[in-house]
Amino acid sequence: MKSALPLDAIERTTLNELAYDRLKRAILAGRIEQGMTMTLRQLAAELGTSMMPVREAVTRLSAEQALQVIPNRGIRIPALSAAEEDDLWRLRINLEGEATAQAARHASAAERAQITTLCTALNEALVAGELHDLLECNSAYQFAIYQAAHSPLSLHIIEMLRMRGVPLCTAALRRMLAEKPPYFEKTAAYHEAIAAAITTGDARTARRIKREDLKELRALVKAEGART
Amino acid sequence: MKSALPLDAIERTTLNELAYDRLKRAILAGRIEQGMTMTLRQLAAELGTSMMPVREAVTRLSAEQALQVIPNRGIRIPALSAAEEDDLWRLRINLEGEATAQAARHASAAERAQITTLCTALNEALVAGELHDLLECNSAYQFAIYQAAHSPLSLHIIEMLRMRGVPLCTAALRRMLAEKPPYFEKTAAYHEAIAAAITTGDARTARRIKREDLKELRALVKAEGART
DNA sequence: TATAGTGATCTGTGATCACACTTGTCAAAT
DNA sequence: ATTTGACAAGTGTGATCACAGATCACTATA
Repeated sequence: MKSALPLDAIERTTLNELAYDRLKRAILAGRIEQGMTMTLRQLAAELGTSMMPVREAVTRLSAEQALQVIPNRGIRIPALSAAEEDDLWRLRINLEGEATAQAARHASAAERAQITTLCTALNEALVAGELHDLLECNSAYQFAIYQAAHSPLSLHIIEMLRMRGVPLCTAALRRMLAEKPPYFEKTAAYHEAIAAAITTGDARTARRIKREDLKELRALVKAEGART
Repeated sequence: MKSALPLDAIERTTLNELAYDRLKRAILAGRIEQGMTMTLRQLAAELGTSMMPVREAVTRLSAEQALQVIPNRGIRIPALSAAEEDDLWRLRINLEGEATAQAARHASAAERAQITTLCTALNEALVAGELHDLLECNSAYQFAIYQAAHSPLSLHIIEMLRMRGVPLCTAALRRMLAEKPPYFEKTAAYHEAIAAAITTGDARTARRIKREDLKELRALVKAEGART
């Protein structure tokens, strides 16, 4: 090696990974509803590739239990029993609360700044009232926090849990977006309080409010589910 | 539907799933060492199938971060940085401790009985001193506990974490098996204490001892790693 | 002797094809 | 009118092939 030119390394990625990212983003943005059914060929056509990359992407997602493949019948979002839903909420409250606390402890100055920025963007999307925008801003905000926790493993697990959790909420969220219940102002306040706690490094309150927020969301989604 | 014959439904499974199970078991039994490198074709030949099922199995395992695929170079167990190791241990202590506590709360009588049975089997394997047997018994014992926690999500996540954790320990464990340090008698006592706490339904001590056990293992593995 | 270049070989990736199985439609038989 | 049967369309699964990129031994150059 004589002298290195100041060239950025060229990024190499596979179609399979691109397909995975697209699908993951679609799930996290609530664009795939519970009960929708799709096929490998259809997804491949939509992405403009052959079946292979989609196949591997779907395999990965079904390993993470975000999708379910039913032989000869199609692909869909797995339905959860009541017990599984409870299980999911409990784990989310535990892990997301913990990660929020760790973010308060370990976030860098730049990360703190970005979190508050994304927080205001989220709260603006909250009043705008477009579901997918809202969920996308929410993802960006939340994952900025979990990124700041500097625990890549937690990040991965939380991502996995949220992929199962988002489809559970979309139906309820959509109805709530129309009715604008008091929860919406409350959750906006929570977001700001969490962002503030993270900037000041107050791990305990950051965790407490995060858990509070999730528990309230759980209660609302459960109530909505019971209404049908 | 006129009358049902008393026939069990025939079980259908895919090669891809079988390959996945085989690989997972091999990893959890410590049969795949850190640094070993394998290829899709080689695994396919070993399993007697084409590359396809192995490919999907490896895709799933790499989604769970148990394996790492390096383009054009092969498949191996991912190496962890020191920070990632710490992260892994912290999460394991949190989640496995919690699951042990839940097992103490929710285990059925049959599950409690099986746990004590597997506990004695494990401790016998501990004195026998064959590494893979030991790890296999350990897996059986631990997963019986996490199964008894009745939290399928936790079970899945813990499985994932252990697949990353076992290869970290095997090298250290092998050397310790030769030297038989005092930890071995201690951990046997821990196993029995945990099984006892689960049978009596004492969740707090079950969790406490489980965490203790994991922390000690962590310390030993770290010390071994530093020795090289 | 040390270094750069060359080609054979092997890797994962992606495309394409064959196939067993499920599902839905519709006509024939009860 | 209801049920049964067969047929067609569509599904995921698995095998096979083509290919770009990486690795490594080896040769020709300085």
